[in-house]
Amino acid sequence: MDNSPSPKSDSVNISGEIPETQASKKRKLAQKTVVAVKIEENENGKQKSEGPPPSDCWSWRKYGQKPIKGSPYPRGYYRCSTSKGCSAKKQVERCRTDASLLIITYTSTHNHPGPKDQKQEEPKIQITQENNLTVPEKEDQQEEDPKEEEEEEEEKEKEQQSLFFDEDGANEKITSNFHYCQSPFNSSDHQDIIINIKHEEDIPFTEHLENVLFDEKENPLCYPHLMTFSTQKSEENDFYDELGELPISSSFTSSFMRSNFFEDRILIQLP
DNA sequence: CGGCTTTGACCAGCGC
DNA sequence: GCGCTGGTCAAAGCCG
Repeated sequence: MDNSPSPKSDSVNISGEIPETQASKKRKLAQKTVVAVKIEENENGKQKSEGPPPSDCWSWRKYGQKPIKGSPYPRGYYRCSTSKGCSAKKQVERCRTDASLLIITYTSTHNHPGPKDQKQEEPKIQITQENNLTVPEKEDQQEEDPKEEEEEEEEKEKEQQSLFFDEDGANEKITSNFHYCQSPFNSSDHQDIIINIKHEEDIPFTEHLENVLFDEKENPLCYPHLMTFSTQKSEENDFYDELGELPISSSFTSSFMRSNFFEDRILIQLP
């Protein structure tokens, strides 16, 4: 394959990053950037994400796909194929409760200049942290399957305790250290971005947890807004069909959607 | 023919 | 210590 080290050695070091021996040796210390992308439907009414994920200006090669517990959608694992030595990776999965939402998690950084169209990589959005967040109330619970209502109660409890993106109970802690998107997207492919969060180790979770959602028209999105994207059942089924999904009941995604992910809003200053 | 995707297996972190 | 789960590898197949 590529010039990757011997299997499982994970000895690649990333410039300016946590050494991969620590950072990506599984789940704990990885520095991640999480981006939520609203994807458009194509003419067939299917979503682009059913194919390859939205292309940013990097080229990615898929090296794995795994069903994720708690999510009906598998997670795809991609690594940068723009440059051979590049250790940049991303994970792509769909939001269970909103099939039109892609959750893309970037890990590591590109150790090479970006490909063409570098202009498009210019961050179009400036994010500033604000402490005067408005926290939407939870009245907005989206319509959900009756089945999920059972889970919901349990999850409500869980989410009281769990941390943002506590996907698998790994207690990853997240701060509000937003930074620019590592791989901004071509807006022709998708409309909305964005959540941009850094995971860091051993930083206590605080009320500062903030999430950013806004659309191409510079309108900040908030949870209720997103929740109006009703889950397209037929698409979801299509997705199942194509992927051979397991009918897993989710704890992660619903928790993810209902809890912190969209619970807070952040004010965004646009240039 | 080269690059990419798919997919099963393997390994290691993490929680109980 | 054990089992579960996520992340990665690598062979095979597909496609342009």
